[in-house]
Amino acid sequence: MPCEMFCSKEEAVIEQQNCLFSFSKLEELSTHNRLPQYCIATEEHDTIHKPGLSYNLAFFFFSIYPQLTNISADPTLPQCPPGPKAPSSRDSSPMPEIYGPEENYASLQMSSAETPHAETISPLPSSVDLLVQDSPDSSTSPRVKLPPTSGEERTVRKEDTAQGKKQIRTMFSQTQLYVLNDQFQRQKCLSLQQMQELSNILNLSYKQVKTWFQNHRIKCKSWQKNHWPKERESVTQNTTATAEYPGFYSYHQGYLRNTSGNLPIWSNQTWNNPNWGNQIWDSQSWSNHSWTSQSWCPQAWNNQFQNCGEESLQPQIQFQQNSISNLESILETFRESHSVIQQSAKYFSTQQIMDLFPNYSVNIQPENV
DNA sequence: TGACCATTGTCC
DNA sequence: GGACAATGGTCA
Repeated sequence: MPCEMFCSKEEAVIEQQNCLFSFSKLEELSTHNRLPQYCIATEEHDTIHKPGLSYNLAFFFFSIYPQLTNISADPTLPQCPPGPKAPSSRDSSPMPEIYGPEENYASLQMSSAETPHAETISPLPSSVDLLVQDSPDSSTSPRVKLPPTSGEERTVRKEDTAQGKKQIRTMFSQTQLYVLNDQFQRQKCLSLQQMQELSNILNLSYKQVKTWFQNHRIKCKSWQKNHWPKERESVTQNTTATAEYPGFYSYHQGYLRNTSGNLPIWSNQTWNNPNWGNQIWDSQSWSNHSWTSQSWCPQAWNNQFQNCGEESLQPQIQFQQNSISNLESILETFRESHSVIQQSAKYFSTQQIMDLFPNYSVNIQPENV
């Protein structure tokens, strides 16, 4: 029997808003067997016993099991040390305590390298008490790693060069790349805290995440340099054409096409970028926001893409997700809106409907007309 | 300290 | 040889 409550649904909802990943992203991961295997939640229980569960994972379980009201810790379970308790005050720690014992995230995280990363824990300049991992080839405090899985991240260390200098090239797993690309698609520059969150979730070092984003920005920029002149020309000929860096969406088949009315519920974010003032970006904010390269990376990525079609890189319509109920209401609103349009299709022409509902460019099919 | 960028080194 | 993670220099 559980002995202590881990967190309530309300807490998970609140914390989830500050988490890096949305519920549906976690759901995606779960479909790839990335969630802890020893979770014993069932649809028959109103309490889930899951020590060490992160808040966003808690949110995930609350989401898939609507009848759940609590998540509790069961001390009798082996290899399940007490997980993080819900902090009494959120003020001092805006981000959730995502990380319980390492093994608790084993299934969500990627596998270990063949050669474990040798990483250091460095003090942070801020008050945030999170792991900051140093260069993979530094040599203290290696993180606990799990046995590698086929197809997962591999790090190969080779003896090379006359100076005896060793260099490691990490091969990120598909899942890691999936998450990295997904995050990059939404935000080109991450804050320190976001990179820390991401690195821990992906079982990568902070430096690796930072490097990946840096390299990817350059790669993206290079790609745009080579493709945008042509694309812009084509845009003038065809207003529906877009110049999308392939990496942005290559992992999102069927998820991102929101201009057509699909609802990317996973894209809801409350960014903690200090330069954005922790703004909650709802759909109105997005629509009102003047989208420049400054928006991508307020700190440094300036003047790189001015007048170069940044709008084509804008994340699709995003919605604020305040809570599960809010999400449901959004979905319901969408359904209602769609229903209204469908009903309208009985009486108006497609052009009239498009004029009436400019934000909905869905294929409007009159119902049984 | 982080971003950009050229470069190096590794893997496929 | 291409792709790309990692490195180091430079700048703000």
